[in-house]
Amino acid sequence: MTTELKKSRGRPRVFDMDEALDKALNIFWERGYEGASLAELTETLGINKPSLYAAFGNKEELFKKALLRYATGPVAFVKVAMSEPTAYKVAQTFLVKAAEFLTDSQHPKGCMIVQGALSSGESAEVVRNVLIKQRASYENLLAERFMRAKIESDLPSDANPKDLAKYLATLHQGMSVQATSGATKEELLEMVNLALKAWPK
Amino acid sequence: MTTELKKSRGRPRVFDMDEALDKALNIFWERGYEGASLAELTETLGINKPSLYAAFGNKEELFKKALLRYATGPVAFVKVAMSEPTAYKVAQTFLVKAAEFLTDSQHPKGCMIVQGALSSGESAEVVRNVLIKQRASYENLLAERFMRAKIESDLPSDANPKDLAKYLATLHQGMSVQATSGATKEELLEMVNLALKAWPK
DNA sequence: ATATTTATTTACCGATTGGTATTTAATTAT
DNA sequence: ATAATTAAATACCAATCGGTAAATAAATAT
Repeated sequence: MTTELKKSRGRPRVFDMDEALDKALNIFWERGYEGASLAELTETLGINKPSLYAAFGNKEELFKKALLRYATGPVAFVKVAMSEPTAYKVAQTFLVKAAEFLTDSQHPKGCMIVQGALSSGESAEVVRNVLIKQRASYENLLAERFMRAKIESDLPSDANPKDLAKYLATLHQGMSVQATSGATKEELLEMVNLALKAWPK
Repeated sequence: MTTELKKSRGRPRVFDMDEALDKALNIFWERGYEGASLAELTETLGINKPSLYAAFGNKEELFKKALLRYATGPVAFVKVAMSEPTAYKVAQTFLVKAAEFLTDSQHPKGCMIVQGALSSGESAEVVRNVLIKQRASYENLLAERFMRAKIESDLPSDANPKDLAKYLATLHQGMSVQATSGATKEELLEMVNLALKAWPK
C-alpha cells in the first residue's frame, strides 16, 4: 500500500517533493548554502526554477526545509545516543556514531549543520545564524543530559555538564572538518577512543 | 629609520602592499574565499580592481598570498608551542594558545585555515585543497613532534603519535567552529582543561 | 625635453547570480 | 463542454560575479 489519496484540484505535480528535497539536501550538504547554486539545484532535481520556487519558496526556504529533513533524518542518531543509560555511554555512543556518520560514503562527508554556512558572505547571514542556533541547541541537549546524570550520581559531583557538552560538541565539529578533509572512519574511531579517556569517573 | 631605498622606474604605487594584504587577509578570514567578493576587497583596500590585479594576480593568488601572511604571522604561535620541552607541554600550550587566539577580539574569530573554504562551490576547489593540505601539514608537524617525544621517553611506549596529533587537530578545528559561533575564551579554556585529561602519562 | 616604464582611473566585458512574469498544459468541479 | 485551479515551460529581469582593455598620470632614464 503506497497509495496516497489525492483529490488535488489543478495540474498534478510531476515530481516527488520529498525526493526533490533529498536531492537538494545532498547539494547543500556538500556545497554549503552559498556554494549551492540555483542552477545546480534545479539541474539535479530535474525541475526548473519556477517549479522550485512554487514548491519551496526561495533558496533560503529550501535550505531550511532541507535542514529540517536533515535533522529529523540522518542526524536522528544524536537523540538515540542521548537516551543511553549512563553519561559515559552517551558520550561514547555520540562520538562513535558521529565518527561513523561523518565518514559514511553513502552521503556527503561532514555535517551540514556544522559546515552549511560557516565563513560566508552577507547573503548567508540568516542561514548562518540558524545553524549557530541549531548547534547550540544540540549542545544544550547534551548539557541537560549530563545535568540529569549528575543528579543520578552517574557523574562525579565536581563534573561540569556544560564543559562536558562543549567538549563533545567541539570534538564533533572538529571531526566534521576532519571527515571533509579526508580522514577515515578508522582514524576517527581511534581518536575517539583517546578522547574518551578524558571522561570523568 | 623606516626608509626603504627604492629606485623603481615608473609611477610609484600609492598603497602599501603589506597593509593591503593585511586588509585582504581580514576579509578572507571572516568571509571565506567564496564569501569575499572583489567588490568588498577593493572597497576595503581602497584601491580599484586593475590595481589589485596588477599587484596580486587574481582572487586566488591574492588569497594564497594572504594565507601565507596568515601562516607566518598570526598563526606563528603553533611553532612556538611545538618547541615546548615535553609532549604534554606542547599539547597544553597548543590548545591554550589556540583557545586564546581563536576568540581574540582583535581579529576575526576562528581559524582561516580551517574555515576559509570548507563546504563550497566548484570555484573554490583549488583553494579548498590548498587548505586541506595545510591542515594536514600542521597535523603532521604535531605527529612528528610526538614521535620524537616517544623516542625521548617523554610519552608511554603504547602512545600513538598520529592519534595524539589528530586529537589536537580535531579539537583545534572544533574550537574554530565554536569561536565563530560565539564561544568565549573562558569557555574554551575550561574545555581545554578537560580535554587535557585524556593525555597519556 | 623626450622616451620609457609603471600605476591609476574609467569604462567596459561575458557569465552567472537569485528570482519572476507570462504562456501553456493538465487536472477537477460544475 | 466549460470554467476554475494548479503546475510546467519558456523567456526574461536587474544585480553581481571575477576579470580586463584603453586611456591617463606620475615617476626615472637618456
